[in-house]
Amino acid sequence: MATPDGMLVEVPFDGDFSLGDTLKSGQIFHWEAITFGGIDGYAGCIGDGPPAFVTQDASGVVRTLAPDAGRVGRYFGLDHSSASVRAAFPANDPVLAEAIAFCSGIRVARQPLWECLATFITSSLKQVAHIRAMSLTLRSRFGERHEFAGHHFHAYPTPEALAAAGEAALRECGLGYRAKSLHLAALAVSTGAIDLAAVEAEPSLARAREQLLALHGVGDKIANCALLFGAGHWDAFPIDVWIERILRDLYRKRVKGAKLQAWAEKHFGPHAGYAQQYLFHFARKTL
DNA sequence: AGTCAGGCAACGC
DNA sequence: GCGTTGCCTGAC
Repeated sequence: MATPDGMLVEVPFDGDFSLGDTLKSGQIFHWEAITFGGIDGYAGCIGDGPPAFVTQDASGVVRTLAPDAGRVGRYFGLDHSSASVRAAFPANDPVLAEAIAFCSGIRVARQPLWECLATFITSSLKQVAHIRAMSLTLRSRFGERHEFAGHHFHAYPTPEALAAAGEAALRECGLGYRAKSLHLAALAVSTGAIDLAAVEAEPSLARAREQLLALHGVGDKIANCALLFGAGHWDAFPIDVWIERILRDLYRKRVKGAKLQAWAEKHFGPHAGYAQQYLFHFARKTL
């Protein structure tokens, strides 16, 4: 199946963007590297929609198949400029400046909240490769199936599908003790015990986080990840072991827990979560 | 074989 | 409050 270049349309953006770094930055786990019509790129489902194919050439130009330019741009956060993101960062922060220089092309993507929350519930005490494996297994067993370029792709399973599957079937996807949390979350969403649309519409970070914390298996870290990557809360600052290392070793912070969280949110400001993404990638590659 | 990994909840003090 | 412990699994 040949892919004439004419089928590809450009996805415009302002500032820096690295598709590869963004897909490897620990926020999206299910995209696959494929070759389509002789062009190397990545493909994956965007929310409940069909898979999209995205490619970035050596000069940085991003292309996708018509008519996907709009939804691809929104998904990868290409509809805001990287300069506007950084304008809200602290002025005198050499560590952050170095992290940005190291991986300036990372964007915070916009995933659907349920998919994002569920994926991070399964992420507890797991490495990226494991999180990816669990996501792909859950998708292939319980998610809607699509075909593209001779490959199969699966949307993330709906809360209803995971609630109906039962905890034991989720455990068989390699989730271990996380199966209980994921199943309870699927039940809570599908029965309306928690309203994710309301969480998404809640402008207050603290109030949105409070709603997510009511779920079993969701603590500060996972709640902040879900809000940052799945609800546009750029003020959410997830602290995992890598960020804790950076704050301790490079920022010389000696406090932990809620105190550290409060310091970080104040220091990094309204786009703290975006700063966290640069720092996280920087820490993982260099510490 | 043992350790460890991008947490959380339940418990003890 | 604050520190400990158990929890499933796969990779080294």
